[in-house]
Amino acid sequence: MDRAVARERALDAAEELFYGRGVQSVGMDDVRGASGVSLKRLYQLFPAKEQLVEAYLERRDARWRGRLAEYVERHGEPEERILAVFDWLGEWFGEPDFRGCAWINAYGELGATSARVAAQVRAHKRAFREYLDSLVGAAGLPAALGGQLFLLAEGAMVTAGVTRSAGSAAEAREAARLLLRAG
Amino acid sequence: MDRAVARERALDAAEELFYGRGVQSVGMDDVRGASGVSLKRLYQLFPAKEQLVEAYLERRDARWRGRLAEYVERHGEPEERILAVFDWLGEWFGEPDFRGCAWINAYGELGATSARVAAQVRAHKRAFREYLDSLVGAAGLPAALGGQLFLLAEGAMVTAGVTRSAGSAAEAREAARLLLRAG
DNA sequence: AGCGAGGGAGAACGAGCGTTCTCCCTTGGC
DNA sequence: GCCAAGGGAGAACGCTCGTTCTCCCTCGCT
Repeated sequence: MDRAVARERALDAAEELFYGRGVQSVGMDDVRGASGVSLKRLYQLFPAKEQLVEAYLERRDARWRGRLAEYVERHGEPEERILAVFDWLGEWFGEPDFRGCAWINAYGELGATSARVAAQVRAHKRAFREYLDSLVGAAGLPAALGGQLFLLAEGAMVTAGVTRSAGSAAEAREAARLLLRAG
Repeated sequence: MDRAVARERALDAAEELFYGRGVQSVGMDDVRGASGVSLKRLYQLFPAKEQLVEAYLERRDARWRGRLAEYVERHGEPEERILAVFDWLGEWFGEPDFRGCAWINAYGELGATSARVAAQVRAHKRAFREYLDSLVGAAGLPAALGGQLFLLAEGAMVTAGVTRSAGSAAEAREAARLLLRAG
């Protein structure tokens, strides 16, 4: 098995396990079992578990933001694009393996002990925030709206994760719609 | 040392350690060292670590909601009371040992492995949500507003925790003010 | 065919930690 | 003063798990 293939398989398994059960309750041996990549190979690719965690968050960040942007691109009107963010959140929340925001969960688990993970969470949230800012700017709306939409989206993610329901996306969308008009 | 005193000291130490460093990175021996309550006594009071965690979250829940309600009570106008929630969040975020929402953090850390902790997080969030609903109802505002304010507050807590800044409370307050007028 | 590099399976090592146990001291009741 | 009960200090136990090591097999090259 090629090095690149082994890396992808390891990350696939790590993502499913870390996201589904939390980082700390998943052992490297679990990743080996789920990926078919031997421990020796795993440690060649990722010299320590923390680096596997970082790679997991990094790859997921790229995919998550990519999927969001792709969904938003399908809408033309600037204000529609903003509301599409919340529609996409609703679709995400409804996926069967949805277990909340991977970065918020990772922050709760490792934020106090791993400075690198904490930094990655901050980077992901900052990128999402800046993306919202860019949508707000493109719509010619006041800059303060970006932060407000961000808070609604974060609140919806947390709530959907804890309550295991998707309804918070629609609530957030409605609040966003009102703020678009009020601003 | 009296049983009740030992229990309070143990919970004081557990709260400071669990909240500050996360549950999993704090050992029972750390709690013993910080509280001065011997391991034997700790295990008499809390037969397992999970029960200490539950007691920590339970006591903190009562105090947190008590402090919030007390702050809100100081305001007379129904709409002022709603906005006071966000002012109080801002004060909380600014406290030197603030490290995000204890329940969101605990959920990220233990939600996938401890059903009892997960249930306690849901109960705490439900109680907060119902408190907001009651403020909205008392102000004669549409019921849908309660959920929107809840999402803003949750988003502010998460954001303040991750970015280690208190600004999100003011952003959420402003969004709430607009929603009060728009609704 | 022979050989050496790379890799797989899984044992082994070592640390951390939840939990229990041992030993000893204190103290309150007779 | 004596004894049983309770408690403190900390060692001990057992398990998990991150990380490394051993042993053996395979395979490409000469």
